[in-house]
Amino acid sequence: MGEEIDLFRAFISKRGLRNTPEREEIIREIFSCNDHFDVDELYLRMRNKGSRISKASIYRNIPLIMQCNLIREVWHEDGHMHYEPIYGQGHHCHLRCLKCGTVIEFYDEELGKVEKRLERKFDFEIIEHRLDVTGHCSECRDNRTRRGEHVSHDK
Amino acid sequence: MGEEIDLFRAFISKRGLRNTPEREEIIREIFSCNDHFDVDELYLRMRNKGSRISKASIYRNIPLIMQCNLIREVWHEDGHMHYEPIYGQGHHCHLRCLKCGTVIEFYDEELGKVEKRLERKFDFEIIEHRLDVTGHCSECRDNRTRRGEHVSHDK
DNA sequence: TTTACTGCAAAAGGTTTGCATGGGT
DNA sequence: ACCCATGCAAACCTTTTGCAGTAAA
Repeated sequence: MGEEIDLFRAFISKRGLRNTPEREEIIREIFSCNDHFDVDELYLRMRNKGSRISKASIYRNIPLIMQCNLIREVWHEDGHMHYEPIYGQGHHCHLRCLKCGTVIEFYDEELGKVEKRLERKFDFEIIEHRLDVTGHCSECRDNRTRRGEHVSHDK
Repeated sequence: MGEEIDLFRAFISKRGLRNTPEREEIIREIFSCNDHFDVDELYLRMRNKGSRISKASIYRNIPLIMQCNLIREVWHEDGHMHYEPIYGQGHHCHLRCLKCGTVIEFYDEELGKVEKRLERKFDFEIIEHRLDVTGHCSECRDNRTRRGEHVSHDK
């Protein structure tokens, strides 16, 4: 731990910016539980622990934390962006249940190969890939409550 | 063509809703060029052709068109959602250049296998997957203008 | 005739920004 | 001392909603 903070401090200094207690608090909170989050949730978590941080500061710092490769956007849902810590985690993707919201993280070896194939085929330098798989988890398939009613014109 | 309109009309009727000229206009415009779009762009395209559609109607209809499986959300960028027509198109994913915005569509056979593997492994019923790959296209790699400066703590 | 749909304008909700103050370097 | 970062509040922008009139069924 603490490692993320060191990286971020170095990143900030290299850019000629300033290391502040607020920046450290934010990083610390994000990596304290290491789970997906959104701005409002992070803000409340911090305030509940006595921090005097403002949402503006969180919004202003998120782009920096992303550029430092410590977090990334994962999906946009319910009208706002969701993020996840990525430092230290192996790369992974998500399986999300549309009924109950459960998130299953996975990594499939094949994806690396697909990526290499794409780089060659299109002469493209890949920075990141985001695979978001949605559907119904085993539990929700059983108590079929039907909510979305998808129509399919399959072929 | 026109086929999308028939499907949508049937879908609307089956739900006990009403087929209106506005709904037909929207579908027609979306499939007239068959490309990615966002609400504002679609609105302007329609108005420029003399339509008297309102943005509210577009916003109210998009969820229905998605449920009818004619379009889907592709990514959230610049503060708003982007969509693409999917009826008639084979399933595909995107390679997006972060510098110039170029979008390359592709499909890799392997992804179907990954999906099947996930369904088995997690007993999950997959409805859709969205693979969004970002990086630099060949052209932008050459005239290296450096804009994003990504830091990597690779291992 | 019933009631869903439309356009308009206002509201809502997430994110950004201007400003005065405070604090790294 | 310089000037970047912060908190606050206002502004901004996309999306949603209330309403009164219109038109499918």
